Amino acid sequence: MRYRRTDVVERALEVLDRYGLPDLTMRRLGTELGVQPSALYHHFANKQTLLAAVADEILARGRRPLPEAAAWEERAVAVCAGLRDAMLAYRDGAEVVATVHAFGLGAAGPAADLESTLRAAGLPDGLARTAARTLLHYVFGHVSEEQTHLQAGSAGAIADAPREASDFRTGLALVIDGIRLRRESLAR
Amino acid sequence: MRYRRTDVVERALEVLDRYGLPDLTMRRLGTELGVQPSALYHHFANKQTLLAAVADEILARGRRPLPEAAAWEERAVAVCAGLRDAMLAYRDGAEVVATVHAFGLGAAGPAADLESTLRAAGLPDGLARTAARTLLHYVFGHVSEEQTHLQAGSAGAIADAPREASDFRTGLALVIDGIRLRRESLAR
DNA sequence: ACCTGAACACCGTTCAAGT
DNA sequence: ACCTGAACACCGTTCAAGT
Repeated sequence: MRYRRTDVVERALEVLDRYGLPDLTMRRLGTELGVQPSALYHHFANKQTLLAAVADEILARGRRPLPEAAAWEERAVAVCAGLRDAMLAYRDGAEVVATVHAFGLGAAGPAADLESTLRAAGLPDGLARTAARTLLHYVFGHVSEEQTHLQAGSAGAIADAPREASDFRTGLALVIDGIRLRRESLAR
Repeated sequence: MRYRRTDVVERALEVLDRYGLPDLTMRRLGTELGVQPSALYHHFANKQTLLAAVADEILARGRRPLPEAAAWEERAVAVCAGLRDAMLAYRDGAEVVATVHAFGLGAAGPAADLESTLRAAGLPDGLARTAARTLLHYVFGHVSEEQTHLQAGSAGAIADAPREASDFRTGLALVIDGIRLRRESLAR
């Protein structure tokens, strides 16, 4: 069997979702594809690069159109909620996306969307960047914790899911409110 | 040579600070102590437990008294800034503390301090918990990114250090402002 | 272009046995 | 109580060679 880069990413996503990030190893993925682990290095320079492609695919599959003619708050919330949904759709998705973003190897879409949304809302560039990063840190942190809890799989975790989702909105609103306050004090 | 648990933690901290988290392995630490890796399992059930002790020690060494008779905003900022300083004091400190906290194995002090500060400020329990988590997610995310950037060691990173510190305050103020707004709207 | 086979330099953890 | 020695079951990555 001969594969292309996209075939490898697709299979990596399956392994991730079925067995989790600790089991997504180059050797395991090779076995899954019926290929030597070394063969993967024809498609990717190293494991980090592969993970970056996996993170970008998770985000691409979760991509939804942003509300066009909406208030900046609504757009920012939509980006964050969309990011959350995309990450929750795959086992360990939050950890994969957050790690890849931290290493600067990919998953840059949401950051760019947030920053441009905040600049369009009239925030000066430096503040738009800081505020966008603050939102992202919140989303990555909250959703990673939420997903770990969900995947612990206790009956309690499943019962708590709606409260987690509502907690996500609450914390998000806190940060958005802080941004709005700063924006209004600048406009005056 | 015979060691106690605290000796092992101390040496682990040295290895962490000199060589970084990827080189803090059970085998490496054993070599550093002049002991077989298996000997470490007499002191710690596994590597995660050892890392939890390391994280708690990082926080203990960075501990400073909180401003007693101060506004809740000032206390919350002091907790967050103190946490940042403690994590920045050791190589890869942010990653260690954030990981241990995420796994629920330790590093619980700052979360407890923030939550009690916010409850004392009159926030209802649920909101105090959510707001404390939001602050923590921000601090862990920001400082991890800041430390990675600093440790990349480029001339640019060092020149950017003061701006990073000021960015930390800016983002932190955003979240605090959001909490204050929610608190005031509840008091009315 | 894509893969094999073999090797290199590692991991965390367990466990019987020693002092 | 604390440690040794050996083993088990893995890792990521490189590289010459094959088709």
